[in-house]
Amino acid sequence: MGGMESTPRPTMRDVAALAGVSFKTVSRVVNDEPGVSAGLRERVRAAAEQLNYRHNLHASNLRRTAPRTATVGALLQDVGNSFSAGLLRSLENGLRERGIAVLAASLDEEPGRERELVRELVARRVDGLVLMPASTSQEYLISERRAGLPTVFVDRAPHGVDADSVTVDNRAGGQLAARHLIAHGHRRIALLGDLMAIETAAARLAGFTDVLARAGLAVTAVRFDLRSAAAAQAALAELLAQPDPPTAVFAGRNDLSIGAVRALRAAGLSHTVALVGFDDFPLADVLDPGLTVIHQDVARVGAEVARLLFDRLDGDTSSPVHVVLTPTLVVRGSGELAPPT
Amino acid sequence: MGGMESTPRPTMRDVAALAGVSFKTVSRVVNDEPGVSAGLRERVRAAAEQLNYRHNLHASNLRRTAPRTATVGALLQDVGNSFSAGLLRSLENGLRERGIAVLAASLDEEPGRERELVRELVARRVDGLVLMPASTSQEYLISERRAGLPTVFVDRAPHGVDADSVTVDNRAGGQLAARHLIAHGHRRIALLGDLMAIETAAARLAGFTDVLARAGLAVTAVRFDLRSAAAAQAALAELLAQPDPPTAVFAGRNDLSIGAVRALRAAGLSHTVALVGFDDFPLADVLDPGLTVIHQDVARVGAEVARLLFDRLDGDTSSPVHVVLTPTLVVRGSGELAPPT
DNA sequence: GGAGCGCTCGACAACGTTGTCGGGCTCATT
DNA sequence: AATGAGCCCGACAACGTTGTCGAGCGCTCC
Repeated sequence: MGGMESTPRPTMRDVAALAGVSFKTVSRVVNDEPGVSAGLRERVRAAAEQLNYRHNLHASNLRRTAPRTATVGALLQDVGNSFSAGLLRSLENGLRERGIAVLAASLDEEPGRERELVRELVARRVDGLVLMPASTSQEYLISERRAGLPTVFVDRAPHGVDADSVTVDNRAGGQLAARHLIAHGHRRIALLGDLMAIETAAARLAGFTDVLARAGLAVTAVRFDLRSAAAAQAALAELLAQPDPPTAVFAGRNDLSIGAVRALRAAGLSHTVALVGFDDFPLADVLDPGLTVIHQDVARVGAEVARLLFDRLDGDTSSPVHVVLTPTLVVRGSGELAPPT
Repeated sequence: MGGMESTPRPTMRDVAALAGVSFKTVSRVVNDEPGVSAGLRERVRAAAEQLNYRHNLHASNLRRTAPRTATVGALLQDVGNSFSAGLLRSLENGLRERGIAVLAASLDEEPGRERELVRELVARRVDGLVLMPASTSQEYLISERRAGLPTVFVDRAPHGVDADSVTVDNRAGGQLAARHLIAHGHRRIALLGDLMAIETAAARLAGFTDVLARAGLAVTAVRFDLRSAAAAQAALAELLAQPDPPTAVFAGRNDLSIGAVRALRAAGLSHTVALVGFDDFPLADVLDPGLTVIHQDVARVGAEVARLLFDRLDGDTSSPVHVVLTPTLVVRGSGELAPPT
């Protein structure tokens, strides 16, 4: 007893033969076009049902005057990370109303994968592209855009090509964090950052150090190019072990915040050393103390991306739009710990 | 200055014209088929490059003898939830090596969406389907599978159709949790569960109550059909306020665990009432106390799904395979709190 | 030097669908 | 009774590609 013996899928011709009509009539019925009598329409539907006919979107698109695959590609950093995942979800919500499906893939900060996957998506003739870039220049997209591929950058701005984007003001976020910690009396502050090659990561740190400098303070210690929670944990553990350790920490990405929390816990300093993280995540509020974070409205970002995409799909060819959202500070306890007197 | 003026994409004919060859030769070059001299091959490549030619996978598939869209559909419960997101990511990792892209969508426990999205995916002629079902019967898949659509169920077993599946033994997981809490001396235990209509949710609770019954204990309180962290929080808060409140809690899903943690925190009982959750999540270890959970190896699940899919894509038509993974108990502190003496 | 072979390459049909056009039918109007 | 309009419906080409086949060329081999 085997599993499946594969029968080829029926085509419009098969349905037509069963219904006793021409296959063009089947096409009309399937596409709800006028010009078919109610009787025939019903007969065709019955035949299609009986044969389990399924429309072939690829053949349809091939022939159509204005091909629409009703599919967009979303190249994110890591669909398993809560930030990318949340974004993917809100994007899906936005696109759903138009019956648009999402081809999702992860780039893992690998520029090569970005190029490769864009190629694959174009070969699949996606109607649009949502890109959280991993490479330093997207000049290769110029020809794709000229061929009519709407592109919306998300989280990170485009380089080498002008296209729509939805980003948050990372510098402002860093500034928010710095002002908050300074206001709570901290003077020795450590920074944990992602790859400095990532523009958003650099902007977060820059905003932070800006404010410190203007307040006449220097950063006690900066550790960047940290790529995982474990790396952040190790880096902070080391900093805490030094003489005159920081009284506050700023972590530039959700993973790094988690690593920082672990390091503080391990050192028994959760309630002693202040911590502000960039990026919110589901459990930040149930930590002890709750984690004070710079929060990005991911749902809003996804919705804006969908909106921009819709406009372009509808033929809007005006100049690229750059939406910049402002992050907010969410107070939960960890960022309000005062330095030891 | 406007954004894009759309020029139609060049076809093999255009490339052929520029290179001075027939378009069939272009096809050969693009597909790396033999029978083209090195010189011509180079000329064709140059022409393709110059025109920014992009292969059209849809036209290609339409004509091919063994059509492969190199795309699979993944219908998960919520790509924003850490469980679905982690699964999607590990699935992507598995499929990547074959250049297979993933169309991902969320079902949100809506049976109607399941049917609808399967239809859309079939219209796109995906090579395979990964399904975390939301409906009670997938009988409608019989005709699709007969037409040659490999299907792998994940997290939940198929009903009304026999197909490959990768699930975890939810009953065993529930039993693990119960034995653990009993071993730590608990006698008054509350259960928080998802929709009882969801088989996996029911199995978790059943496994748990089984063990209790065998130990001569009854469950103090069961609250099920809880669909969100907020619902779980409210339910547990209510239970804790009653006389003779439970000394331990079992939460049947990651969201519910989070709600339970919040309720315990709010009541100041985090270190008093024991808690075991089903499903692990990124921050469970940094909670205070760390959350003891029944852990599913999501990466392993995704890898198994990819493996099954590959076998089917390679023409394996043997009987459906049902992979059942055994969850493990991860001890972190919350589940080891002893009842008050 | 003719037959035969292998290697390139092109002409053409076909995949399943939609766009165009025209034929036939019905029915009312002249 | 012939004509015109309007409605259904089908024949056919076309979308961009791959599969099939055969033509043309330069070789080798007796």
